[in-house]
Amino acid sequence: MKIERLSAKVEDYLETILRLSETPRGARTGDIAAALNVQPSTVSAALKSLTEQGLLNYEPYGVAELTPKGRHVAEEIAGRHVGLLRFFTDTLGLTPEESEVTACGMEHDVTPLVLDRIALLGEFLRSHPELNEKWRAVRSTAKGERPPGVESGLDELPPGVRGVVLSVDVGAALRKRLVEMGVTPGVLIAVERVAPLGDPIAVEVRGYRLSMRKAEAAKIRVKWRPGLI
Amino acid sequence: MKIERLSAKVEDYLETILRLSETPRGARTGDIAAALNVQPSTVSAALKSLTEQGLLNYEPYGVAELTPKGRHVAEEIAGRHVGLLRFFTDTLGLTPEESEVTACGMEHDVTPLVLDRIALLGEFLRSHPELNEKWRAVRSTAKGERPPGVESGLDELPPGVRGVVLSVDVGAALRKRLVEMGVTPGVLIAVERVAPLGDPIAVEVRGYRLSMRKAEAAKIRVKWRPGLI
DNA sequence: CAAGATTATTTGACCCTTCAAACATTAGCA
DNA sequence: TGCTAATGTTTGAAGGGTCAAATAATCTTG
Repeated sequence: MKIERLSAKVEDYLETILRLSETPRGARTGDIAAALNVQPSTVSAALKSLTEQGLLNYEPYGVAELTPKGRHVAEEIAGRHVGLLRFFTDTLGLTPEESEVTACGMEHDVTPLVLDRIALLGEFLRSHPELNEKWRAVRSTAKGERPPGVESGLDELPPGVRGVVLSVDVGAALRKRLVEMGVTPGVLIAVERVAPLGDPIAVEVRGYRLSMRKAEAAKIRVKWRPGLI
Repeated sequence: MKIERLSAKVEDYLETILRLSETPRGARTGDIAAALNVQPSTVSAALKSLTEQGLLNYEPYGVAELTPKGRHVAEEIAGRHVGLLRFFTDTLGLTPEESEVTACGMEHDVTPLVLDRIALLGEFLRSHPELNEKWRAVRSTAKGERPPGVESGLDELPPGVRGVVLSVDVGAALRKRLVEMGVTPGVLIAVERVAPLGDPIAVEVRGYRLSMRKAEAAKIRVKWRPGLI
């Protein structure tokens, strides 16, 4: 059974229809529309298209039923949804609501391998009760979101702490050297050590090591979290 | 600075422009097109639209530069990207390639809270060297993807193992009871114990407990992973 | 059973994203 | 400097997804 890549919207329809199929009412236009927050007319169009793609058996004014192929696809999507959901609630300790909305958004792009690894991580954690307890304590202390990272010049990044490069605002010569080393926005960077008088600074990035003057480092904006190695 | 929700595509353009802005060439139409795998004409249109939205300073045949607002948004997106990337590579131990493509897809939907929690989890793991080593061993043993889960009737789900409900194909009466308990596709379910003669079976779902006959349980399809509690 | 209420579909329109092809500008080289 | 190659824009068209309004089918109830 060949399955070409479906759009996120189509996946949403399929998933919703699978869920509603199991209710006594079955999957009806109005209910699908309500579930997906669209107008019934939109659902009519989608149902027609899905039927043409061989994913659905549907005739106007009827009840939508998945074909074997459609059901197979829908179950695969539901599996991604549940995998993420389980990770968010059980492993990350997020609320069902937060978990649900995020899973709905991310389920269309998560790959089987990622899904498998996050499941494995959850299992790993739960199979070490003492550690799992510790983790539960840590994450419940964090409660909501921790304060956002600090932004500063690279010269103010404490040695050993990893930060993310935000921007590089240095002269052409140094810039060229930095770009060759891969120092571009979004890259992780760390200060290895600072010379006694604070100049020069030894920096580590992508496995490369380079040193620069404090004044130069100050021009590189980084974001980092205090207390975090 | 009010920021309305942007489409995934717009976010992609902004992120790409931010990245290219830091190169010597700057962000040019052709380079953006190449990075996003679209035609230059598409980029022209996008650049115009972005400029109208006040996210970009761009005039035809020029170089795209983010406005302060645009840069702020782009950095936020890049932050999500990096956060996910770090989780996939450092915590899940996936390859840079796999991590990159998945991060690109998921970065548009990940919430700040989820991002923060996965960062916290990574930090937690790394702050317990002995556990972290163990976890690295586990995940490298898993290598690629583990074999997919097994599908079976609920009656064949080993006690204590949690499975995902795929479908419920029982009579109206039991079905009503099940639906009231929340036994619908996608829900986690477990068999608590099996009576000596295998009938009835005690089942746990969503904190509820219920018992059913083996024949009924056989009609509930579930997916689960052998050896996993 | 028939009339009104409910539920669905069709139609025509719009926005977003994309492309190919025709056209315009800029850059590089002679 | 001026011509060609490279690069970028405009235009017209298409597909996906959406809506509001008009229309049609189905259901409910007296």
